[in-house]
Amino acid sequence: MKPVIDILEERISAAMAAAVGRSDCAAIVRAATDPKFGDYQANGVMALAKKMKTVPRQLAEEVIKNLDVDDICEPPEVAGPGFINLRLKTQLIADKLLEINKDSEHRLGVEQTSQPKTVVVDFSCPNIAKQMHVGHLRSTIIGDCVCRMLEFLGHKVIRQNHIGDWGTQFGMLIAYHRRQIDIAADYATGKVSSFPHVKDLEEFYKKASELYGSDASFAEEARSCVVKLQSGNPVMCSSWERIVDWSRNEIYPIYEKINVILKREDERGESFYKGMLSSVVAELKKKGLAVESDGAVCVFPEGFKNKEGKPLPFIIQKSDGAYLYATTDLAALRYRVDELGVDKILYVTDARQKLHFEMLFASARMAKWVSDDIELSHVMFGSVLGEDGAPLKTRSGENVKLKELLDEAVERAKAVVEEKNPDLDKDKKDEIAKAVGIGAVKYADYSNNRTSDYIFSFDKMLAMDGNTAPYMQYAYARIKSIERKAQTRDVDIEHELAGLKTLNLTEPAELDLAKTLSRYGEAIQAAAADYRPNYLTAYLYELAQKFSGFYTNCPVLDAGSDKRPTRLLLCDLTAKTIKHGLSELLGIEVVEQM
RNA sequence: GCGCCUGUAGCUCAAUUGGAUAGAGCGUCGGUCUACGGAACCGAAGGUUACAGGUUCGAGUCCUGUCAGGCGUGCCA
Repeated sequence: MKPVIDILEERISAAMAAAVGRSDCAAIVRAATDPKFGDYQANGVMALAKKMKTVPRQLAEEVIKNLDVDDICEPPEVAGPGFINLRLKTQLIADKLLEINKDSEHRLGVEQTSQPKTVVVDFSCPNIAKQMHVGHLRSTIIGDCVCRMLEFLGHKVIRQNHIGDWGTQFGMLIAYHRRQIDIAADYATGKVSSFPHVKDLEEFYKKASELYGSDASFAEEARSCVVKLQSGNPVMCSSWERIVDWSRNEIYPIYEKINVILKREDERGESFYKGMLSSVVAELKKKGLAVESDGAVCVFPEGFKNKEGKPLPFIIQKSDGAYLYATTDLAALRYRVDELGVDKILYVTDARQKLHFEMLFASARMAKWVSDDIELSHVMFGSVLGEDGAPLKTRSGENVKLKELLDEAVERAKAVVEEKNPDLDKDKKDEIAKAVGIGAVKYADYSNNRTSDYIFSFDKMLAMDGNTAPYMQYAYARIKSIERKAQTRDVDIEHELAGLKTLNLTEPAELDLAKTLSRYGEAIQAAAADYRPNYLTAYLYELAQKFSGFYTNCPVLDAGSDKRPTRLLLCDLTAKTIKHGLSELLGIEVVEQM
């Protein structure tokens, strides 16, 4: 089903073209800024009038004469400086809902794209041997949501988890691991009497880096481990694998916990590209793009200046011969273009890396490794801040661990469930607490503009009012409650919905809700076009609000037989839309009761 | 120094990319209750969109300058 907004855009653009006799006309149809203006407004006439040097309102009248939208709208009106206001016919809304109802299990009236693209989404990217912290949360869930939206719209999405598994930090980790093994052996044979127990990876990393900083001989050993590892020494490699696997045991349960679709097969860590790095440098040198400067090998992409106003280097090989993330990113980019056949690559990382990606893209384009029709986008996001406005830290100044943060959210949600609904059995309570707690954290992140920083607050995100996950979940649970109640009253919902041939939308609250339901596709399009989940959350919030209005004004089960089927449909589609938006696109669970 | 980003109600955030009278929630004040789930609903007060100019029929959004904060800026990622 083609979105109404697209139909209007086409028809009004055509009417504009007919009115002035030129083809470059854009109607710029948007949702109306105020309900009193109708449902949609076309903003394009005023810009066109400027180009044509005519009076906007007159031109708008002219456009309307050439416009035929009788099948979908009430007569269009010219308003203000030259807007064209459009109000949809109630009949159209009713027809749309019936149409949506035909496939409400899957598409909910949302069209698939006619131009599917192959899109690589590079996201999450945790560092091996380090705990995931809140910074990783944003990349992970925003990336996941972008993938889900693009997939739902019919694009081919290739998830790429570019994990940090090949940096110089592996020297100290491996060296430390070797020491541990030695000590363990000595302990087993009785040579030493105690075995320093390391409780988790976090501590392992901390101890290794402490030793690295304080013990020169260990540091030396660490450096030699890196060299050995990179030349394929089997002992080093086995330690490396052990450490990477150890990390996976922490990372994957977190993905599962937060409902992120990211599997082992999506992993293309830095180590994956290790064999391609030397040829990246060699080829760039051959093309004359990479040159030596102060001992390092650099590309100087056009348009970037350093502090002295001289060309800014994109360093691809250090003076000691080691490669950097720039090199790996270039290799990854080539792999994605050449082997994965992409139309688009999205990098979901924080805003601080903006310059890096601008230089990466510029370098790759200079090398002609990526053609002009391939889109490269840095889908950046702001930082998560504490209540004091500074980057979120624990009291002792450390990064807040993601696992602990999630546990606390679930715990707090649990307390609310206990208070509100003490009679539920324990498993139910746990299930609700998990859905609400995790959902709240994710939703709070999604509902902010991706590019801005936001202040993390448990109290705000777990609030049941406002634009929060629990508010949406609550609306869903209330509908499910109506459905349960229907059974006790011998109302056969399926039967009533199946027999529905026309809708009876007379109450303003009904029509409002119906219109909002019919716009789900528009919301997803808008969110997917700019990779901005907050457009989707804003829509879901509006939907839940419209439902609340409907719910308080329009009894469903007690409605007469002329109204009840329509209202049951409104409930059914609202529940399905909320569920789809939350669980399929945002990865947030819904619950039948809460 | 240079570059990028940010500055919107007491607080936390929106504003579909230049559209109409800048919207929500929290907090404050005032209402609704025999309730298909009160984790709800309705209403009010609260704004010179940091400041000063400019472009435009129209500016929170674009341009210039100022102020404040953040980030980045050659061998971390």
